[in-house]
Amino acid sequence: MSDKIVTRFAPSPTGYLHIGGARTALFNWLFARGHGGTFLLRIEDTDRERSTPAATAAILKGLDWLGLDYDGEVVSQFEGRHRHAEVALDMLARGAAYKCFSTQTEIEAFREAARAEGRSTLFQSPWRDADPATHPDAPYVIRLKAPREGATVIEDKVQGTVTFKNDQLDDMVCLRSDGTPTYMLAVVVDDHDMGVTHVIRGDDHLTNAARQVQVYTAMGWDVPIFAHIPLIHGPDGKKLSKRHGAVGLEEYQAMGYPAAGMRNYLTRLGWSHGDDEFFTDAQAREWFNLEGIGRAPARLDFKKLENLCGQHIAVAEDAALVREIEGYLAAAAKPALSDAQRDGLERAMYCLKERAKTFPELLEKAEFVMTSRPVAPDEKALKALDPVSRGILKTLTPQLQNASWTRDDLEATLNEVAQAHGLGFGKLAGPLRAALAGRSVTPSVFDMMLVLGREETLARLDDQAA
RNA sequence: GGCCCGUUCGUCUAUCGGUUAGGACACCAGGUUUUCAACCUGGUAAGAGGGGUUCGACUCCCCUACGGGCUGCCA
Repeated sequence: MSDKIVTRFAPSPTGYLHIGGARTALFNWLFARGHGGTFLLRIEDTDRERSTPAATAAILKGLDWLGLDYDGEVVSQFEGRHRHAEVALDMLARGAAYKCFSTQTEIEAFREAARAEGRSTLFQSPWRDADPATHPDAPYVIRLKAPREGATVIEDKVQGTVTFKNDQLDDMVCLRSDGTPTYMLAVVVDDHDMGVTHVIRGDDHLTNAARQVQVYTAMGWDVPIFAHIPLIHGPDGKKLSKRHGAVGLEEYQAMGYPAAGMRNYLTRLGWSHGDDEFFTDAQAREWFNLEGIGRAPARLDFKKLENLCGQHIAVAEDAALVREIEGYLAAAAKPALSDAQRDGLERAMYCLKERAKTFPELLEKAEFVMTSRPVAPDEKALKALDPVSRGILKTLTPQLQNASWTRDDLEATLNEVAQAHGLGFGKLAGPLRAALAGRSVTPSVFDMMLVLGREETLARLDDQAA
C-alpha cells in the first residue's frame, strides 16, 4: 500500500471524553503516527439537540492531556450539512435513494404491528417504488434505496469477514424531513471527502458499517479499511458506565495518573505486541498495528494502570514531572505550587519518582519539601517522637554540624550514633523522619537531609529535639 | 424477537493443529529493608459446556450457555 494513511477520531460532543473514546482516538493516532500518516479530528455534531460547545471543549482538552495531536483544523460535521444534502440529492437523482413520505407515527404503528406479529421490525417504506407523480405535497425524508437481495460484506481488520444479508438492513434515512443530514450519511460523505483510508472505531458501529458500505457503493466511492475494536468494559464485565466510577478521561487526570502511563495502559488494553507490557511512546508508535488488536472486550484494571503509571513516573524527567503535576493539581482543583514548592519538588524529584505510582502518592511523599518550619508532625509522626527519641535527636545535632553533607558520610555518621545508643538504625530513622517531614511515609532520611540541606535539617531537628 | 460480534489464570494477554499452555498485573509465602515504594526467590491460578473434523485440538466446524452490539428522522 503506497497511499498515505489517513485516520480520524470522530466523537459526538454530548458529554465528556469517554475513556473508551480516548482509546479509540489513541489507536487512530498511533496507527497514523506510526505509518507517517495523518490523524484528523472531526466533531460529529449533527445532533443539534445534544451537542454542546462545552462537550467539544472537554474532548479537545482530553486529547491534549493524552498528548494526541491532530492534523489540520477540527472539522465540524454540522458545517458540512449542505455538502451532505447535496450528496443525498445526488443519490436521489441517480435513483439510489427515494423520497419517503411516511410519518413517524405511521412508522411507529408499522413497527408495533410487526412486533406483535413477530415479524421483522425493519421498516419497509411504501414509497420505495412509488411513482413520483403520486408524491403528496408533504414533508419527506430521503431514504437510501438499499438492495433487498444478496448480502453486504465487511472486510474488517479486527472482526474478519462479516456478512449481513441485505434483507436485514433497512432503507436508512439519509436526509431528515427538515433537510438536515443524518449521521449515517454524514460519516460516509465526510470520511470520503477527508480522504480517510482507515476507519478505526468502536465495534458498536459494526452493523452501521454495513449500511454505510451501501452508501459508498451507491456513490461509487472506495470503501475505506474498517477496524472495529471491542469496547471497554467495567471490572464486572458489563458495559462501562458511570456506576463503575471514572468513565471520563478528565477524571483520570484528576486522579493523578500521568498521561504517559495512561497511554501505555490504554494501548495495551485490547492490543498486544507479544509479551511487551511497558513501552515508550516511540515503541508504541513503531509497534502498533491493526493485527494486534483483540476481538474480545477488555476490562479496566486499576491496579495494572497504577503499576504502569509508576514505571512511567520513574523514568520521566524531573522538570517534566513537575509540570505535569501542576497540571494535575489544577485538574483536581487543588492549590497551585508556590515558587519555593516548585523548586523544592524538582530538587527532591529524583528520590520521589521511584516510589510513587500516582501524583497524589508522590505529593504525599514530597510533603517534607513542601512544608516549611515549624513542621507540624501528624499523629503517627508524633508517636515516633517520644521523649527518649527527642533526646537522641538532640545528641545528633553536634555530630551533623560538622559532618560532610554527602550521602556516604551522613550514612556513616548516623550509623555511628545509632550504635552509640545501642540501637538499630531503624530506631533512629523513625524519629529522624518524623522530625524532618512530620510524616511517617517519606523518602529515605538521607535523601531528605540532602535535599533539605544542612541548615534546614539542623533547624528541623532542633525544633523537635528535647 | 431478528441479525451481528465475542468467550485462555481474578485481570490484560501469548499461542496462529503437536508447548510441562508462556508473560505481566494482582494475590499468597519467604528474603532484603529506614517508613512507603522498589527489589530478590518461590507459589496458587486458565482454554464456558457439549458434540464433531483430525493420528493429534485452546487453535477448524456445529449446537448450547453467557456477555456485548445493532435493530431511530441518536451518534
